[in-house]
Amino acid sequence: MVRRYFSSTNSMNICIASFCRAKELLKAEAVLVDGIKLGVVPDVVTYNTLIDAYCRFVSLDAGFSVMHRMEEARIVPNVVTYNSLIAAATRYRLLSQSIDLFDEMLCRGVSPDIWSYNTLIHCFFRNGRPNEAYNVFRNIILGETMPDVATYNIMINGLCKNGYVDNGIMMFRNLKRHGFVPGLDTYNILLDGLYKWRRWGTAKRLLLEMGQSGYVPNSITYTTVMKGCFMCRKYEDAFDIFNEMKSRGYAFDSFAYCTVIGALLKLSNVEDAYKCMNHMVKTGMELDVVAYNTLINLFCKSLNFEEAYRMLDELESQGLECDVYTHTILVDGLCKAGDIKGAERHLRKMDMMGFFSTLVAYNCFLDALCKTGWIEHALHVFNSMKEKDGFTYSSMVQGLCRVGRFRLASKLLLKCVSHGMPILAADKRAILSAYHSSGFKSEIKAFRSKLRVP
DNA sequence: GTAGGGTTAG
Repeated sequence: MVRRYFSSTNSMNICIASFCRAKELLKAEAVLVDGIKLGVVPDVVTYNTLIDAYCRFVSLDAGFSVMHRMEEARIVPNVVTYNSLIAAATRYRLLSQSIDLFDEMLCRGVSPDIWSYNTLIHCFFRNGRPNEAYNVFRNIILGETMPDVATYNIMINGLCKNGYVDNGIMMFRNLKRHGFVPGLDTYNILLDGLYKWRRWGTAKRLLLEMGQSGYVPNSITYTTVMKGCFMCRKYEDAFDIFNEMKSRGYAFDSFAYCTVIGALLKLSNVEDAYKCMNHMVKTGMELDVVAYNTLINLFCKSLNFEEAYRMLDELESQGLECDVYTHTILVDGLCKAGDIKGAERHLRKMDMMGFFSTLVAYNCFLDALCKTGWIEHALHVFNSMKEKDGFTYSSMVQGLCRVGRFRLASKLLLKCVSHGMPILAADKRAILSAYHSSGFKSEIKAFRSKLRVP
């Protein structure tokens, strides 16, 4: 039992906040109970602290129930209360909840502040709605609330993540005109955006500029650049950064380990990935869901399902919850191990869980069906998929070509192009060589010309 | 109390 003696609400709030930061919610609640017994009255800050912690570590609903308790105690929610809830809804990708909360805040006469607007902008970007995000930004610029550095960071990040990387660069260049100097965090955000869109040259120039401005890279910069190098297949550079980070005394954290293990697995270098994992485990660092996912992927890739499932148990016994990555890794693992039925059972389970998207898991499954030659089953799955991307079409096209159904394959490929999705040169080649070997010369010509004019 | 680095598929 936690027992503390408070002279004021303020000291009780400080104590609750420190337990909340340590994810010790039960202890935080015990402090509140003790405080009330001693006659210390909780205020809006007390409840806001708890709401934020419950949203972060338990669920949005848990946050709502604290808000309910707060109102029962006749304490009126303020802008911070709503900002925490809107941010949580955004983290859980619940767009309509975020918007409803924003409206509710306005209806109750709580004026949004710049934090509210920033959160709303982030919410729209995160849900793939850049136009609405931009509208909120424009209204800030035209209105009375002043944007702050976070507004620009969120804008640059959102623009880059939604494919408007040039607008992101432009906004970065315009920062000074708005009276802001880009900080290290702004550089990190833009760097990440540039690497995601393979803008290697611009990223390199930006890094140089960052150094000239006197900024010393932090561990976020290092991890970002390392990931960028892996993406651009500059493996030597990536491992140089890995070593530089160590030699300069940067603590290697979970982010860095996951980046390196993930990259090694993509290179099929399971042996070094294991070495890396052993280092990571030796440091005794606390593993989160992403770290567990990375290790589960490592075990799946080496077909050690016993260990993979043991990790899964460990994850849950730590009070963590599997996410869409965990399940997708398992589905892909089962597919690659030839257990198609097992993968399908797992997919059905995923469908029941209500994830934001199961596209990647379905793509893995579809690809396995095609490679196994179960083309009818694959077509059935393909047609039933509501969401498709370039990966989906590619697997299907290759699968159809393999069994000689190149007319349907070329139809699908053209559809893919007309939807603006990227296609692989290998898919084109598969169709052309299939036409070639069957002697359909005129069809080759028609296919080529259609590809040129989408 | 907002944002920024790590994990999945062809």
